[in-house]
Amino acid sequence: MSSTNASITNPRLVLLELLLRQARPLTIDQVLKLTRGRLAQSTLYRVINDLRDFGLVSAFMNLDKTMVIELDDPVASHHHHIFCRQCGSITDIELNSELELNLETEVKRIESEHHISIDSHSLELFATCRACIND
Amino acid sequence: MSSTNASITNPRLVLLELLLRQARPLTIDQVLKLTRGRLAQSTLYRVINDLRDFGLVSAFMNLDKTMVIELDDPVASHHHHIFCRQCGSITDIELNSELELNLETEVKRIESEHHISIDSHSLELFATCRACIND
DNA sequence: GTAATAAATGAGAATAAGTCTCAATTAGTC
DNA sequence: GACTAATTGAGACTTATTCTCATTTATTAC
Repeated sequence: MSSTNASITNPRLVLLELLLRQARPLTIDQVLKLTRGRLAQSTLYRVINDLRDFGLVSAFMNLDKTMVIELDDPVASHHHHIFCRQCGSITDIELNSELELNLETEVKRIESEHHISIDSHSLELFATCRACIND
Repeated sequence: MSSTNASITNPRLVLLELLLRQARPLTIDQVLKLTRGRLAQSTLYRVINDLRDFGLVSAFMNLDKTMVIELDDPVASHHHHIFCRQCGSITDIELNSELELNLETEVKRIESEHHISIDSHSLELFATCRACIND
């Protein structure tokens, strides 16, 4: 996975195609259900790690501490997530670009104030989503 | 724990005193070590949940997906966390107040745009901390 | 202070997400 | 097609957190 050459294999294609088709963050359970037995669970976790190393997929935690993955599209802009506390749905959001810039400037200030090297940031919003409000 | 009355018990006092004394986020392991057997592990988790329900403690995830807790001081201002990817240390930070205000305004905009009800937000910075840079 | 009773504790069993192992399969190269 | 390295799949394993339940403690009423 590092110095040697990576192969284009079925499990990797299956996962990439699914993520491309769904175009939204998916949980492990969702991936397993949507691929209906075509991926062994251990393979899924391994393939996720491989694709993360390749920079094709990114992963983060759900509210229940389980893994959520999505395509790491280098063209799409930096974004964040809203988590619904009730139904667990996850929504992608973008901050307005001015705020995102100000955030990055502030991160740089914090970097020099604390003499650390910050390589990424993530804003998480916790909410009750539209569907759950109407219940 | 909800409609009935809560008691002031030793484990609850032990944990609150520790958090007050340390004044920094602590992992489960750190709490267990620092309290040296005075809290059963199962009691610790239960007491954490109780104190969260009481609004005295807040909890979040470490990089290794384990629980981190800290005092939820209603007087102290809203803050965020820096996680060191190498050593796992966690540092509290505050955004400059203008940015924090702008962030809250943007959150309100997102709220109305998506017709959802956002109840909290959290910014996480991932970094290499001062100590780890010098290694 | 003591009795009654509701709440909380402690020890260990149970759960489950994610990781690891290793023999079998597959992709890429010659 | 044969060779070699990479990958897969099945299931065992790990471990943070939750659960259970008998025992203990805190609180309230007297």
